[in-house]
Amino acid sequence: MSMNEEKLLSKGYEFSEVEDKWLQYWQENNSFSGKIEEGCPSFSIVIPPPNVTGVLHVGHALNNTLQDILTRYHRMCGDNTLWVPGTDHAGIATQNVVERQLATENKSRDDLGRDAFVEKVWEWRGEKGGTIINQLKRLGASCDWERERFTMDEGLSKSVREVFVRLYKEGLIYKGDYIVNWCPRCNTALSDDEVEHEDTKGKLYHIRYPYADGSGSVVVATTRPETMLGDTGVAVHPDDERYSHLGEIGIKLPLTDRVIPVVFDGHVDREFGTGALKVTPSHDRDDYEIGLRHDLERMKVMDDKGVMNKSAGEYCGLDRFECRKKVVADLERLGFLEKIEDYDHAVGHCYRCKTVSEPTTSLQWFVSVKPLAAKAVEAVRDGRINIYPQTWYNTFYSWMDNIRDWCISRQIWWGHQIPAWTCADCGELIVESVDPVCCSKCGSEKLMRETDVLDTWFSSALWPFSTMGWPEQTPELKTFYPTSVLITSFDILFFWVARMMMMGLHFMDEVPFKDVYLHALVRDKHGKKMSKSTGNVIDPLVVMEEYGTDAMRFTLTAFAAQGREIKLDEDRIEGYRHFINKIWNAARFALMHVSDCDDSVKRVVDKPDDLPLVHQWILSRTASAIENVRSGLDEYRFNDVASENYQFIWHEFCDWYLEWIKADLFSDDAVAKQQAQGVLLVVLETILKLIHPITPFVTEEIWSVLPGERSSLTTGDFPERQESWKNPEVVAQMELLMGIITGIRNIRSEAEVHPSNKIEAFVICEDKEKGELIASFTAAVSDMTRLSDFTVLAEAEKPADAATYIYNDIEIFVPLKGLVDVENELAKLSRERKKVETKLKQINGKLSNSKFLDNAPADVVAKEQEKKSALDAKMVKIIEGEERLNSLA
RNA sequence: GGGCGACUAGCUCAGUUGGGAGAGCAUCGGCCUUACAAGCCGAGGGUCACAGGUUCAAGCCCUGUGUCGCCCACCA
Repeated sequence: MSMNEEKLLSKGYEFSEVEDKWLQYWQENNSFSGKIEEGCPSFSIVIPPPNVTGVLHVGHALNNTLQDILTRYHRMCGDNTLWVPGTDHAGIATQNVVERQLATENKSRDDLGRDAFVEKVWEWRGEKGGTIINQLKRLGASCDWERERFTMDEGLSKSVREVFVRLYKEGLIYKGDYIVNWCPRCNTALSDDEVEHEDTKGKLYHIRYPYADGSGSVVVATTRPETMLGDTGVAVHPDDERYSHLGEIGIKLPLTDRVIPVVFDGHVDREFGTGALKVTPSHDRDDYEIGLRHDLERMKVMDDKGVMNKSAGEYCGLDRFECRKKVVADLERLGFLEKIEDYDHAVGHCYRCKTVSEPTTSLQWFVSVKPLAAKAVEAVRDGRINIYPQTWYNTFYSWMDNIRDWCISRQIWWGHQIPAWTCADCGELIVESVDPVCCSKCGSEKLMRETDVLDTWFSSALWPFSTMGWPEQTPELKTFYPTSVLITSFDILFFWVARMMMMGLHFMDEVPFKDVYLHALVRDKHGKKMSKSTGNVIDPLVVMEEYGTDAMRFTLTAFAAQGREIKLDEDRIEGYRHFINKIWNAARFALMHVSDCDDSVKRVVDKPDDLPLVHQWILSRTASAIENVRSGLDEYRFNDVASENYQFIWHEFCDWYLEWIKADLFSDDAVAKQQAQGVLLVVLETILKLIHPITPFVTEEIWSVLPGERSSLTTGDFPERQESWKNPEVVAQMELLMGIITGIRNIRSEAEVHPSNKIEAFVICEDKEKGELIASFTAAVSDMTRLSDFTVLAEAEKPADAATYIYNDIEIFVPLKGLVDVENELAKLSRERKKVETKLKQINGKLSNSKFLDNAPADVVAKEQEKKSALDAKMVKIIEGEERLNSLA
């Protein structure tokens, strides 16, 4: 016994050792290195870079399993295959992590100063930033690890700067004072996408604003009363007669000594409240627009930290929420507060820290996205980019149609610092790819660099080409751009996917990827979001420890239907672990019989027609499996691929084929034995290759102990379609034999015949051809059903005291000499009769309907007729059987 | 307010152009049959949310209703 055999003979699959072994092997052999060879098709994926602060969660596990499946598949097919790994510097998120760390030492980033702080973040990245990369490796992700990139590394920084400068020079980046979303905690601007709106139970405050001349008042409503301190107008609808006289008068703003104008704006909804709207251009997006239209003053009353500033007068220094309370109390005291209502509305929160964000005016940098978006929309419309599943097209278009300029500057320290300088002497703004030494306009050397950094998504938008060396024209770009497919979760369709399209099309003049596959979000088995506080988190690392990585990967694949959410049930993982073990045991069994074989035994499959039926059958089924797996992978139907493998391996290969060929494998007939060995080896090899992309560890291990010299499966040939193996006739014949076997087993089970008890059975089959087929498999049938005697008859007297089973037009009898449970047998037949009757009724209905006969395609009609005659024949047997049983009783 | 999705077996879900309702788990019965009890064999279980419509034929297409969920949005 060789060492290998000894290992495979371990009764159950011990994944832990095996996984470590292959992880090491792949690493040492650089198995995933992206090759570039002339004449090979290319397949490439860039990983959605996880945050460098991240730890692997089940969503990552799904996302990367799917990418890995495709990557391994194409690598096995011999394509030039590259999967680029890497991480995202995740500006705000990472800065927060390091700030929290500093806080434990009672320090703030201001204590360190910018340079030292950024240094600290790099340090952190050096120590902890590799966590998620190692976890991805552990998952078996077949990335080219030598090409790992980071959105802040030197090459990518160069790309970022190049893009920024070019866009600026093209007029697509501009700086301006506009309203943006502001996080008072992170102390930075946010893009529209970085604000999450949550429905919140709040209050609607109705405040009475007196007319400046004292002749009356108008009531306005707001959910944020503190902003009234920054009101610079009241807006009413131009056609609203209630207020048409107010244009001349103006409003005396309570709690202040200011008089503010009334403006007429069509935006105002006359039906809402009193039809009058307070206008705070500096703290509300709508009001900002109204302010622009009517040239209203802008008045910021809050600072960057959400604290009221000097413009808020006596409220200066109060936190925004404290101020709200005080303003309300004062209004009430002074009689300006009309009423307070409960009010549900959406409140914006920072997506990083969940703090309530504030719309506020601020001097920021923007990308003018409309021209870029137009190119992306065009590429999707004309099919240069396909989105799977299709349901996302509408959402994509509607978002792109309503897209607004993208605020890209962030007031934090960790990120790509904006390459812009202002001349202290002449005020010139300089944007260059090389750091300027003096002002291009006045020559002054007093240049001040912009302190803001870029939105993290700015650099990730360049990921598909920046990782490949752009702006240099590299071989990687030539071979692997555009990438083949982007696999990601739908929640970053707009953050990231759409922006990659824009940047890719603009700078490469070519789509960044041909396909986008958007997978579901993983939730717990009840459909709830996984969260630490709910305690329903399924940790992939724990799952891998408990069930094995292959089992987890297979489970995620099986769940990856093209829906919106995946409800992950841990029981399923358990079930698929059993499946992995099943493969292991099947291989263990096979190896007992083929370990001594050399490659020549496999030649038997070149002429399938010369082989016994069961081998032809498994080859035909294997051919179908190859087809289904290939087309499933090509069309991103991952769950179908998993299911095809599962059904084929377990229920066809193991349950039927292996059982059936045992006799041959133990046989003295050298030819029969060799045929079985040859086909078994070929089919097992095919199975291992087919499922390797999903379950790489167990397949590598088994593959390595199969006879002959074998290199890793990672570069093995993925099974080609095998037309010559296909044989529908053989499949039909096997189905008949299986039907007979199942029938006999059914009788045994119903009659509670102990397995060790060998009994007799015979079938009556009027069809000569079928009868001969069955008869020629007497030995196999007897073997698989433990019969002492089995005969096939064209006709015979049908015994009443026998258990029966009717398989289409064939009757199976097991004589039981007085032991027949008549009641039970009758009940069985009655159940069967009902089923047949129902079906017959439907079919007869169709066949007697002239419209059906006229309109339905001929093959459908023929099929119905076939079904009818089969059912008719069966019905006859059922009635006969009932009569015989009744005669007994 | 707009858009999208879900509703199929007890549970979690498949079901690709309309043409015989499926899987896993769970349940029931029988088995340690020399790869596997993490297993084998057998069985039961569904008004495909509801109501209409198109069609010879609908889980699938159309219209409407209900329940749940998600996304987007400038009614303060």
